[in-house]
Amino acid sequence: MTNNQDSGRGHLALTRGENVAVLGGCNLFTGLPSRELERIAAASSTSIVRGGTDVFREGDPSTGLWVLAHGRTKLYHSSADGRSQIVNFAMDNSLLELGSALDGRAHSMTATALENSVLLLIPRRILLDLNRRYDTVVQRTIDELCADLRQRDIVSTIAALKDARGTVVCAILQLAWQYGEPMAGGVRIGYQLSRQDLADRAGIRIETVIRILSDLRHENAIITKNHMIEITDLGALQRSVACHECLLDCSVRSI
Amino acid sequence: MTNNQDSGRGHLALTRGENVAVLGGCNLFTGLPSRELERIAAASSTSIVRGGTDVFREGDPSTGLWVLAHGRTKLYHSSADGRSQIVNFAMDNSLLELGSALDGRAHSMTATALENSVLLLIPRRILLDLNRRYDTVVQRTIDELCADLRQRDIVSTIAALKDARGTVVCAILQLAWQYGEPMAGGVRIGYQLSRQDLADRAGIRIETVIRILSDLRHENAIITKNHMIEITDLGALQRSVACHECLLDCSVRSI
DNA sequence: AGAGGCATATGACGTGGATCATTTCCTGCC
DNA sequence: GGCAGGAAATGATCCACGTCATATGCCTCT
Repeated sequence: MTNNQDSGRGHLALTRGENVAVLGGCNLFTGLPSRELERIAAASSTSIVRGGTDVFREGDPSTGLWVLAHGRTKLYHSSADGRSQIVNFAMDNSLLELGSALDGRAHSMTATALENSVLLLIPRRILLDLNRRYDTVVQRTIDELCADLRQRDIVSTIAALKDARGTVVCAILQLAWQYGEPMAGGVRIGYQLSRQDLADRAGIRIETVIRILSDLRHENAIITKNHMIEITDLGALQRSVACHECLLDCSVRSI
Repeated sequence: MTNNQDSGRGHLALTRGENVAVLGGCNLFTGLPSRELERIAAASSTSIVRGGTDVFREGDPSTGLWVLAHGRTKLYHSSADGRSQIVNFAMDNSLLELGSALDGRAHSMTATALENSVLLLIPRRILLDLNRRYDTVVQRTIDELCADLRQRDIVSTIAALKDARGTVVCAILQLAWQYGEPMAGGVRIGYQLSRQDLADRAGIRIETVIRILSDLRHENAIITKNHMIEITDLGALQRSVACHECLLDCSVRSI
């Protein structure tokens, strides 16, 4: 865990009103009457999770939908040999594994807070009930699941790449797509990541990641500063990846 | 493509009545009034795809939901370096990439027929309309998407494994889970696959797959016959994989 | 029966990246 | 400021798997 500082707020707990605001900030629930948001908030429980500890673990039964109110969380598969494969990084207002909240089966991945975080747990019963009563929720649920599928496609594409450099570049491009902020002369990935987290995402060793990042730095393709990556030559990165245009399209589109 | 024989039917085209039967056989539409099934069938188009040709390609815009009526199809990502990563194998009554049919964006993978196949294409408009009008369809859509997500988790787990042997064993176990028929002294995977298809699934070279299968055969863990695999020592396979119990649970559960 | 084509099988070799070891850098803390 | 602990960086070694080459088996077509 790179950095365990709080998310800049003086306190971690949330008031009921803040809970409602968080729920309203989730795509899933936008447009619901505030009365309904209050009901959801009332039925949900708030958890404060210190950086480095798990929200839930792969294999745990899923009891509801975890919403990351404030903080940062990584979601990953872990294999018996101790390695982990990061599937996604979550930020404020993200849903953690909507799929398993809906089907009620075991979590298929582990969620670990990267820094002190506040989370809501909406009981499965409530989630299903909302899906029954609001067409908009159903629609957004489906949208969200489709988006998750797209995301998984990228992850498995990254995992399937055989050359380490391509994998790292791909992972960087995907992060840029997800968190990139355009800026003078490039794209900044405003998400602090340790080399280890990047290695776990790319599925390779930390030493290899470091070597590749050094190379990319020397080629003036990226700048690394304060655990963040800034892309200075997007075109060069895109050209050096051997994955299908789809993925690159994604990366380009939002930047 | 291993084998291009027909699916045992004298002809490939389908009558309207057969179309309705196919639709009724899909989880998505079970329970719909037959009048409705007829409407869907009327609005859908039937395609006959010869083994080895593509149904759709990664990057193509998705115009609707492809339903595999009869035949076998593989779904895979292809990378610019010519390798492909098989995401799923489809059989009769399977939906091909429901996610992209719903979100209407580009197909995120290619579907290629492994043998002569018959497919229905349900226009996106019809699919969305059904989701609007039938709660059961919505529910089954969500179920299906959740199942797809679980499937992708397994795929990316397989892709992320670093040792070739584990990857192959994992792929075999997953196939056993999906297509396995229990039989005296083991499990038979009733799905003919070339070594190349298995290699593409596992993300490794065909020679490596062959060597590993030979090893497994010598260890009396499997029997290979007629392009099919029969597991004779399930326990041994499960013990030799370094991925999380979840996956193994899946494999065990249905066998 | 023979030829051609393709999948499977096996051997030999080279290499990319894992692994291990060591050093440098950074940050917080007394 | 100086120390301690962890992350980052870099070098040296090794081996699993990719790669290429070749052989064998099987099926189809003539």
